[in-house]
Amino acid sequence: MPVTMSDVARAAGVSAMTVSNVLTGRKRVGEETRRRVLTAVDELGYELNLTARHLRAGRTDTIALVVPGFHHPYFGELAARIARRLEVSGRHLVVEHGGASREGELEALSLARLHLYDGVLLSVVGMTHDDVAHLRTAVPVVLLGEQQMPQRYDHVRMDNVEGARLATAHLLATGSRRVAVVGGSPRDANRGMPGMRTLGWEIAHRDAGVPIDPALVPPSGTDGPADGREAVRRLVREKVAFDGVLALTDTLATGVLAGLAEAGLRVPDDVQVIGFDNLDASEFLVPPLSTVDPGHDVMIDHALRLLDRLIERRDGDDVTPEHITGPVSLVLRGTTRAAG
Amino acid sequence: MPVTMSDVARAAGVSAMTVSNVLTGRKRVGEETRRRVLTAVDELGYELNLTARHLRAGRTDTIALVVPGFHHPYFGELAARIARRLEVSGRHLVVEHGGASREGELEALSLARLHLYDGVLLSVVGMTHDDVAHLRTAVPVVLLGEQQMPQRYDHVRMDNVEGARLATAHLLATGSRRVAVVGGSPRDANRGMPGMRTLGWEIAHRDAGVPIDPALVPPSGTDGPADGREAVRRLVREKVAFDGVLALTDTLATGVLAGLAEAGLRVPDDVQVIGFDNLDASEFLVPPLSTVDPGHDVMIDHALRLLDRLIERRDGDDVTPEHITGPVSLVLRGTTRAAG
DNA sequence: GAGGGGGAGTATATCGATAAACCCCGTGGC
DNA sequence: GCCACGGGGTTTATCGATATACTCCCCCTC
Repeated sequence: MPVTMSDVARAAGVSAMTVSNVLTGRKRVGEETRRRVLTAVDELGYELNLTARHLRAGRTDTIALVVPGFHHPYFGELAARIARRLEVSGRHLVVEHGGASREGELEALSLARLHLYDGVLLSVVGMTHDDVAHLRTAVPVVLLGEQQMPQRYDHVRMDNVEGARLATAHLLATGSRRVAVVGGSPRDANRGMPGMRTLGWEIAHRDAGVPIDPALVPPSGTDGPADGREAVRRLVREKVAFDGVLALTDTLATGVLAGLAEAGLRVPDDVQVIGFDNLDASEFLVPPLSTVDPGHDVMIDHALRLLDRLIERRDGDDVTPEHITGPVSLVLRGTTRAAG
Repeated sequence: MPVTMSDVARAAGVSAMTVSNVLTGRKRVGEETRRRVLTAVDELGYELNLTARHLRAGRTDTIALVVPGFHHPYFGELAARIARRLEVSGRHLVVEHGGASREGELEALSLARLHLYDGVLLSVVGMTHDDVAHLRTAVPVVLLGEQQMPQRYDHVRMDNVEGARLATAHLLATGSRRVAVVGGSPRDANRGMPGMRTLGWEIAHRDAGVPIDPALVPPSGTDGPADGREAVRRLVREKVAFDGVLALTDTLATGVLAGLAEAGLRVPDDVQVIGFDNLDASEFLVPPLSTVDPGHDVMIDHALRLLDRLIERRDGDDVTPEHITGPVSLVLRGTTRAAG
């Protein structure tokens, strides 16, 4: 039922190939013919079938970003930046979700989906080393995110340890002595994002010669603001003294600020707070959130360079995977005191 | 170079069709053969080519949500909900961006992309009636969003006028007399989201017998919190008296709260504030934001029902488009005073 | 006048999976 | 002893666009 290229060809009295040539501009076509074809396209309401083109041509000019969930503002902002970057090379970004299924593995179907794209930026947040190890695919893939992952993939991440260290060091330098880590988990020190950021927190303490109290790492989820608020409530309830908070994400920090307000604690006078990710909205919290900027643009530059390298690889070439850690920087606003 | 179904077939000593049957489970296959095929699949690392399947079968079991930009948290949250809903029917959601190009039209290529999906939920925010009118496509499309759009499409939206009316009525009922509209635009009263919500604001005033001052609708963008903050700064700078704010989105409201804090105005004592959209984060602002809940789940139910109706339509069937307005409700939190 | 070049267009094979039709052989009914 | 039946496979055509090789034909050059 849908109009195909041959239908257009027939209507214009030419061959399908000529229609294709007119539409893609790959070969010269006579002006008169060209006009006839375009008229036919218009009259029949012809729409190119990208699926067929993809099957034949092998490329889609589309890159996928696979995120753990659509609702994380962090990934929305990342996606927006990537999309802008891709546009200049005439390519398109789509966002897919569901790296890990409920069984914790990439299901077969989800894996096959990757073939729909020229390349894939795979956020490995929430996946384990094994999840990704099983992911054998011919599709160009660059990993984004913090977990420890198989060496054979290109992998771009931000400097989590350094970011958390910088942030914590600033809290300590501006007078905090008991800095809680919200979202932290001392267990998986070199695996996930929480582990790495918690590590940075520890290092800052060691550097400053300030002792660490395990009670300052309340058990907590890392999903949304509710987890941050709950962590603060718990600290207050259990009467753990604290005068600073390193929130492992800005999303958690949002909840932390809510929790502190609820408890009647003033920010930054009673408690300093610093987040991580520098979300768009963070600047507009009350008070404006101090945070760690993840240096998205640098990460994206690297990730796309590595991806293009894979996409353009000829069959012989053997590229050795790169593992890149991008720089982070401190953004100081109203939830921390000025350095003395 | 990639492994195809025929490669697997050869390795397993069967026909390609049998491999297909094993993998899809569409036809009975002998246990012994089945095992041989699966072994071959494993050994060769075969991955199904969904593009080819799509071309042949005509379906992808994939729905696209087209959003105006990836970074709006509103759409992230919407997408997450839609994705969850689709999963139960074994389908997949991808998020695409870029309805309107910089020329303000859907370009041909972008249009062709729609064919990659079984159906499309198209957010028309930021598009004009004409943009969509030119969009002639055979792909099942349901429109989401506020603008006035061609009748021939199914269209689901929330009750913007009523939401804004409810919100404003509450501000007036709790003592505010000069309610500013941030993000509002009195001009396009029945076109875009800002127009409709501004209309609701007007109606509430009329109902309450409170006069309207055009100075209370400061010129403003609606993109991000910065616009909200700027609007407040402007009101303060130009010494427009106000004791309430209807922010047309929660994102704007975030900026409004920042602007009020900056100006030393207390919320809700000096100024009451109410937003629109009920974002996840809004509950955690300081003070927690009162807002209008857009009733996502109801909208999604309708949208998917309409979309499925189009997808399953046989060639003869002629379905008349539906235009649905979902209910909204007030969520009262800390930025407004309790009703007297 | 023969040969060469190149612009314009066509015919055919192909990308990989699958629907539909068909084939083969053992079994059971009458 | 013949036929219908059906489980388990295979063969072939097809989805729509496009790379490749090829055909014409006109014009220029030596």
